Amino acid sequence: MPELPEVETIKLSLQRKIVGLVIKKVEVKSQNSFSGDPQEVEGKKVLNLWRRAKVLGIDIGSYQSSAISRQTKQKSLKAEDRRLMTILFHLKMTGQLIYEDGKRLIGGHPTPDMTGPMPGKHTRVIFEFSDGSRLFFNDQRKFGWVKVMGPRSWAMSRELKELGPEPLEKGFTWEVLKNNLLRHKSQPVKVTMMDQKVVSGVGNIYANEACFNAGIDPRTKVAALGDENFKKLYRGIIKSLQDGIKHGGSTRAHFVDPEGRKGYFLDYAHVYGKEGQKCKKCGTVIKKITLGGRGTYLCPICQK
DNA sequence: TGCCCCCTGCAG
DNA sequence: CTGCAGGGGGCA
Repeated sequence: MPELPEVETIKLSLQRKIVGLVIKKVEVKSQNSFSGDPQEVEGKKVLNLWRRAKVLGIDIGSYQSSAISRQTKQKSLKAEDRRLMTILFHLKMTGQLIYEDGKRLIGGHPTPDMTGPMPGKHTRVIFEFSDGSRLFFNDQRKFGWVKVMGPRSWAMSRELKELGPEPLEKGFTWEVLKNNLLRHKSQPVKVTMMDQKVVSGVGNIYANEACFNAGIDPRTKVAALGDENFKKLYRGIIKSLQDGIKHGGSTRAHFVDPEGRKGYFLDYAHVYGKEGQKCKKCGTVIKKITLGGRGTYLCPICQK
């Protein structure tokens, strides 16, 4: 599910809620969704949330209360407790992070099957905080995962080290985009744009929208693009992602933020999911094709 | 580079 | 029943 804007939306919402809380208990309901030792998480305080590409990270560290100190009399245990750890989340297609404050969910319940009473049918991992609030990792299709990693080892992890540039950060320029796209000259530009090594965080929805924004046919081979095209794509990618964040992400079926709220970007999208509808710019009927096995939408007039 | 696969559920 | 769905890893 989530692409960059959805994960960013989750991060922004969740960081207002859980920074400073202590994780009291971790309950793993689906072993395949979780790797690492739950014990290494329990008793640690949430320090910081961050996002890299479509991965969400929660940094956790030692909790220096007298209660904990009494339990960990041995120095080695204390040292262990002091270690910084990170919990990584990838939500893939149907993952959700739902935060329940006390007894009830904050916000609406737009998709009752996925954000009804928690834990639900698809709840895979539950984090319980010392104030009684809980964070639920739900994932209908079980493609997503939660991984507990040692101090800073995530930076070198397979999940993150080969990712391309963050499109909303300084190092991303049209030249960088051009160079990375050109590693796959014979591929359709939209397929290449979704390669996380080329640029990170762009998935199917925003790749479709970026191509529309750029006025470029998604089937165009990278080799056929000129500098003007790369500049348009560069701006098109950034605009689609920023618009996505502005509207709280995209809800096709499953996405809700940690407070149960849908994202409304698709109400403003130009092509994604608009097959058979008229292009808002020129009135031509939006077409749906398949590219690289993924549904692809375009306006045959606006995109050349 | 292109398939197949992971898994579940929903629409046609 | 078949095909399709915000992703991406592994294989030939």
